[in-house]
Amino acid sequence: MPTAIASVPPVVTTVQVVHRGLSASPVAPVKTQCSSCHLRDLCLPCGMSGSDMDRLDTLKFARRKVKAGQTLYREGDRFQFIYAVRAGTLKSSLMLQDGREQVSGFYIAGELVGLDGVAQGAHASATMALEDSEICAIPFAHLSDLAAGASSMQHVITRLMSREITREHSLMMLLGSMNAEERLAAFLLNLSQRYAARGYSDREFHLRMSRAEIGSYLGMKLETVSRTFSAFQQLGILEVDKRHVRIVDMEALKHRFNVRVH
Amino acid sequence: MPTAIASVPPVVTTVQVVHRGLSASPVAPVKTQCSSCHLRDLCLPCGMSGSDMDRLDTLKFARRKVKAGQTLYREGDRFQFIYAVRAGTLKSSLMLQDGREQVSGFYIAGELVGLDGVAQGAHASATMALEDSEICAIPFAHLSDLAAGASSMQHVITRLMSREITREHSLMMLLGSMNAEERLAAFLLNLSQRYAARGYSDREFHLRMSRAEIGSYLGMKLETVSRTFSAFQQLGILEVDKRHVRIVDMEALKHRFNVRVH
DNA sequence: CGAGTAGTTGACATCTCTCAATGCCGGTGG
DNA sequence: CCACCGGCATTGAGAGATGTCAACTACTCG
Repeated sequence: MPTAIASVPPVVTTVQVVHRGLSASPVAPVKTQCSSCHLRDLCLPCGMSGSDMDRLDTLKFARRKVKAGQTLYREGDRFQFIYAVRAGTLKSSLMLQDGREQVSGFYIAGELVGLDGVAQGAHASATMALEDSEICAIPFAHLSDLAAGASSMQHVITRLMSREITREHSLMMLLGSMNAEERLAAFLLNLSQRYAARGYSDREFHLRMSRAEIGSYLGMKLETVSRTFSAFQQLGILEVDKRHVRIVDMEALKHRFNVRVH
Repeated sequence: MPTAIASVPPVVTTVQVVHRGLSASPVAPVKTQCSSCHLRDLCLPCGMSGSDMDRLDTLKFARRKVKAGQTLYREGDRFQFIYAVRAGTLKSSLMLQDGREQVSGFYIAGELVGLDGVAQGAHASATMALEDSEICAIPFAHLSDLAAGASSMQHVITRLMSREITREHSLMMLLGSMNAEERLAAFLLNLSQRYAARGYSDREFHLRMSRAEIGSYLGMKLETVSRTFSAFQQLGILEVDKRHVRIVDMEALKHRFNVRVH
């Protein structure tokens, strides 16, 4: 529940500060560098060479905990950081004048948020934690500077942005030409794959977002989301209990998504 | 009408080759460099410093004519170029297995197409000319190399990609939470602004795309597009004659777009 | 001149939305 | 400890918007 609505300004410190108490330890320094992060193959460093990785390790950035309901940034906030999710779940959304909200994405561990701010120097969307989460706030200017000296590293950044573009492509496809069942199937299959890539079950998971948020993301009302969940359960494709979902018949789910039933 | 369905492989030549017949001219060389292009303030060089512009002028790229219905690239084609529209109109689209098409964008003079290919090294969408057009095929690898030496120039590229992300954000908003009238109003206002930025009338223009293509882009059927045009005409907001559109009441159109009527 | 394409319009079907009632759960305070 | 409240989810009934199918016109191209 979003109790704390206030936007929390990023605390710009180095990782050393976060681990102040241990800095005098005689053994290896506390590892909060990208190269030793367990998410390195999914996150920012994905696809980087060893030398790029070394470069990246010189980058100082803050780790932050974000409580459920807290915002990372809002529409119009100055763009300074991109955020890597270490743990938890976040959502990004856009607002229309009249208050209608459109969720533009959900982000889990190893994914990057905030790239939309580059164009205008200000964020075009708002991002909020759906559960207690932890993020790395990476100063984009520093990252750019680093990349300026290594074209291969620059390429990684470019690819990250392009990936965001293709991600949105799929969502447009979904919003533009699918019915409710196809939308929900696409959503669940996408989540399933992302969990699988992180070593979690691809068949059973806990949704961190409400029916209303799923609906906003998929361009339908919460009641329609709920009904579609029920329909899938009726058909023996899913077992649903509130936010807990088990995919019983993966093939059938994929079939819903791929083929125009009607 | 898309008669020529065959994909035309990019002709990789330098601008000199294109103007072969004039290369011996004693006067100034034929200007096909970005710095002297009449679209420079809208297109790739937008926001570049003088020195970046000089750099950019060393880039060799081909100009190509594309006939109506010809494709520039298709889904899955190897990513080599980004394309700057010099004249005419293009559309990009995605395909679902069952043949459903989702138009993901329309592009006019000064706009860039093809950035979606960076992530995978292959294009995620297909792009086709809606009328006889002319484009610059810019080798992305060369452009990256150029930018590697100048961080300000790198920043321009990054910004272009981010702009594409925010563009798609708006489309998602549209597809996810607007009704037919709001969608068409948003579409026309967007076109109007883009024409205005190019020195054309913002009130009267000729649509280069069919009702079906507009519908696909906006996530509705062609009949609904047609009916919505008629409705706007009834209301005295537009005058429509096939593809010729005149905006009679700009304020009313903006009102449709901004406010939830219902 | 005939065929084909694009656009408009009507009648009807269908899907999703809207509104409303209900149940469930967790947190809070008497 | 339990009653109450608020938020979330489910479900039903009916309304409304958009999709579907079909007919007709206008225009273009051989």
